[in-house]
Amino acid sequence: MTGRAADNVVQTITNRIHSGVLAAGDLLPAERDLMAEFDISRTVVREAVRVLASHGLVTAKPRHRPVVRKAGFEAALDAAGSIVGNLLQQPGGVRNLFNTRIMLEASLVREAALSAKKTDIAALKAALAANGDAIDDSEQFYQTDQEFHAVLYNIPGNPVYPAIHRAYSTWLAPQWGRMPRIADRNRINFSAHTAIVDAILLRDPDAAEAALRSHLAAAWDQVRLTFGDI
Amino acid sequence: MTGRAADNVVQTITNRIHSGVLAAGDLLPAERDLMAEFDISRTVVREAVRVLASHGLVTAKPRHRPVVRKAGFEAALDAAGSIVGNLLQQPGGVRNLFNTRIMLEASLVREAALSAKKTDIAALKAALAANGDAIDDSEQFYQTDQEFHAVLYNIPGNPVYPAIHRAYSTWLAPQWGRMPRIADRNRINFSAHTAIVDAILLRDPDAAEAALRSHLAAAWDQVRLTFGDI
DNA sequence: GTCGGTTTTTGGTATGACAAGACAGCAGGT
DNA sequence: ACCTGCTGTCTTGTCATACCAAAAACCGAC
Repeated sequence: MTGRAADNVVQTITNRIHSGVLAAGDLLPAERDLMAEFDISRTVVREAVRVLASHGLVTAKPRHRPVVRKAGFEAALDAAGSIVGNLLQQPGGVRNLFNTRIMLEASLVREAALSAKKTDIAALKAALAANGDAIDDSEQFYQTDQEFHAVLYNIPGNPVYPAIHRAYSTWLAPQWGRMPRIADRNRINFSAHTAIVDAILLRDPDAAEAALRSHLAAAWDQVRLTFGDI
Repeated sequence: MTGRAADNVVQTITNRIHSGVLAAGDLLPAERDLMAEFDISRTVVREAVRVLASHGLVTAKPRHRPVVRKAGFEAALDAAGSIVGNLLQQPGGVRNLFNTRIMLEASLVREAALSAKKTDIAALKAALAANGDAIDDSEQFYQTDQEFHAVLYNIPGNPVYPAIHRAYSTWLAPQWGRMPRIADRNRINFSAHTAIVDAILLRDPDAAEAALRSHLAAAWDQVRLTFGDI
């Protein structure tokens, strides 16, 4: 049809993965088997595999058989990651991305304040407690900080959000990771987290959003202080 | 080094694009020229081009020279698109994605109610008027509906949002496009749009969010009615 | 200058070959 | 019998070459 022989192979294997014939973790058939099955040259087979990999359906490590990957929104965001990484290096890129994060998390805490279930509340409290215990260990604090925010992304029960959180963490890690981490800073962040949880417990979405925005705005100021205007 | 010759080429060309040596719209050198320049086989060249295309840095139509693409968040979302398309076909996929859209647009209308500028208000009114004029022309109504929502995504002035809107439109078009379009339905949607704008004009974020949620929830019910549970 | 056909270029595919990493099975030592 | 190290095979990564068909460039007739 469209001059692209590999597309058929990609389509077929994609279907095969979705229908479960090829399950996550399975190995793709060897290239020569595929060329026999589809009656195409190895050139096309390799191209098809390459496309499948770029679509996130398989992971192709050099010199290894491609492994079928569990489909998920994370894979989609992984694919976008390579471009986002470039965009972040142009002026305003980080700011724009971080602003979307602020807006999204503002929504999440509103949602949490309005409809967090008991288990969500428990998870929030647990994450907050872990975060508080780690104030004097900046490495640990960073970790629990991430996990605290992750709880927020989990509350709606929509798998897209955790994937987005992972993406944010990955994309913004270069900035975050290089920021100075001191106990004082941790204390401020912890109290911000506490304020957010308190507002959620009070079922007050406006207060929760305000606390969240102030928290992330402060974090952004820190980033700007560290890196200058970006 | 580690077995992937194409990576060097990808890296070099990527840099070349970012540094402006290759501007948007330019054609990539012919494959045979690239193999001469990098002293590699055509196999590797083609693989590199394929990777660049999957990264969204170039568009490679069959039988045409690859064209350098303007880097942007849209390209990033395009790259994710091929995977999202698959995810939408599994149970709950569309619902999950649509829910994120509801949440995001809820945020956007809150933001609009709180801080829309005069020009934003004017754009909203214009989009609304155009939408109202198209009630009896379902094709036109669909168009102006899209544009009305697009205005919301433009208000924050963050280029990420319009890109997301385009992505939503593309991804959800298969559902939307096959929905029955009748003037009555258009009328309901138009009055929902009006309610949203009214709330924004009143600077009432809660009302705006409520109106938006009710609007999109109704739209979702329509989708479910049309397609059954998905 | 425009049009239509012809030549050249260029991408898509096939084929065969070789290098090198990964892996399994075999042989030898303990 | 078990562990260890080697070797042969399998598999992927890369290269070189060739052919075809589509696109683009070219060129001559009008």
